[in-house]
Amino acid sequence: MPAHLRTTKAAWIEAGLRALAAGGPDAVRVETVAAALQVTKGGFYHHFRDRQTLLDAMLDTWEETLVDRAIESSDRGGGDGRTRLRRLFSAANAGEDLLALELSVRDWARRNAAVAARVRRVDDRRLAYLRPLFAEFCDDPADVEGRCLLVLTLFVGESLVSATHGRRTRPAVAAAAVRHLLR
Amino acid sequence: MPAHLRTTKAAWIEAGLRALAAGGPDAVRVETVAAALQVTKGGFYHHFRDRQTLLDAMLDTWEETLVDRAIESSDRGGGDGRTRLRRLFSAANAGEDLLALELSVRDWARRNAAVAARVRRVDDRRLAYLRPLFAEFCDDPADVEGRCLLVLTLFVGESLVSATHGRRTRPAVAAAAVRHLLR
DNA sequence: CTCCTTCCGTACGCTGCCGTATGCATACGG
DNA sequence: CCGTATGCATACGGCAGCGTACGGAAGGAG
Repeated sequence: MPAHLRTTKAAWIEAGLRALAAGGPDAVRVETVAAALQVTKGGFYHHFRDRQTLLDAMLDTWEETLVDRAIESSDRGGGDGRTRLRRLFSAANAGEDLLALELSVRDWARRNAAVAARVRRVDDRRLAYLRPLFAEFCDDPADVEGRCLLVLTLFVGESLVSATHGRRTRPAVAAAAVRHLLR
Repeated sequence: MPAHLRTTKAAWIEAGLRALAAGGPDAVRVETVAAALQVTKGGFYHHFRDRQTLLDAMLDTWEETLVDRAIESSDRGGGDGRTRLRRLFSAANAGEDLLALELSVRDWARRNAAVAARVRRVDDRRLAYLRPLFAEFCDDPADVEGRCLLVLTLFVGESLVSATHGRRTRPAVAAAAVRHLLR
């Protein structure tokens, strides 16, 4: 019944997420997002009560949509723990923009308890996925947990650390790090 | 000769860094920082030409002051590579506010090339410190580089990852991760 | 075709922040 | 004890962004 054919609610959210990934939460301005959509903010308040409502909706779709994407693509094809983990790492590098978005959300979470709660849920789900994979070839449960933490921090930290490695390339160093984790 | 006894330039920078750590670069507003100092912005423009000059000065003191602090405290007391690395990790947890500041700076660096260049210098210095320590007990140079990257990402990523670990505490899991890196 | 829902454009008042100008207070140097 | 430099308060104009109001356009439903 609706005639959502001009600028849908989803389009506002998507554009908001792009702005968030590019400039952080403070860059998500109603008028700026509208400009990115080639539109004025006139219709915005038909979809959202205020700016905060947009931010919440953005986080909703982020948490629901993007969390298990990597996990699913890692499970596709089966195999043992090590091969699934390797697939996970190669899939991680694929999502360029998704990574920028994730970093923005995580930085946001440092200052906002509601965002932090969402990130915690995401991390817990990822951890629950990783744990049995490492447990396949690693007997000490404490070591499993430590390796899982290293995986998560490597994922979010790699693009935050900008050291140079001489003649080695960064992907090569990251691959060496993964090899160490799978030993 | 100066009568700098009311609010020194260093005090403005310090308060600015606190604001940066707490709310990111967008939270460093001249009038807000002034309020935190129990002062209006009247005297601000005696010290700094504009807001950008304050931001630059903040980054200068950050890069100069806080970079090698951990390294120095790690070297103090001597010992072999493993013991220095262990000291490094225990010292890392000490600087609570410094870590928040560092995370804010790193997030800032994602969007600002000048800040990114500073972070790169910092990372390179840390890496140059780490490399020989791992090389002491680790023969493969590629593995050394990979472990160094894991150290850096663990440091910046640990407080960004908020997963829960069942009955295990986070410090315990971090310790297990470190054990894995020193193996 | 007509109506009605949905969305867009525009204008408005408000707030927060920047950078400037100007006079005042206060602490030191002579 | 006085003069001067330094820092502070206050006021101002300007800009960006929020939320509101209202009129208009455009597509689907009948």
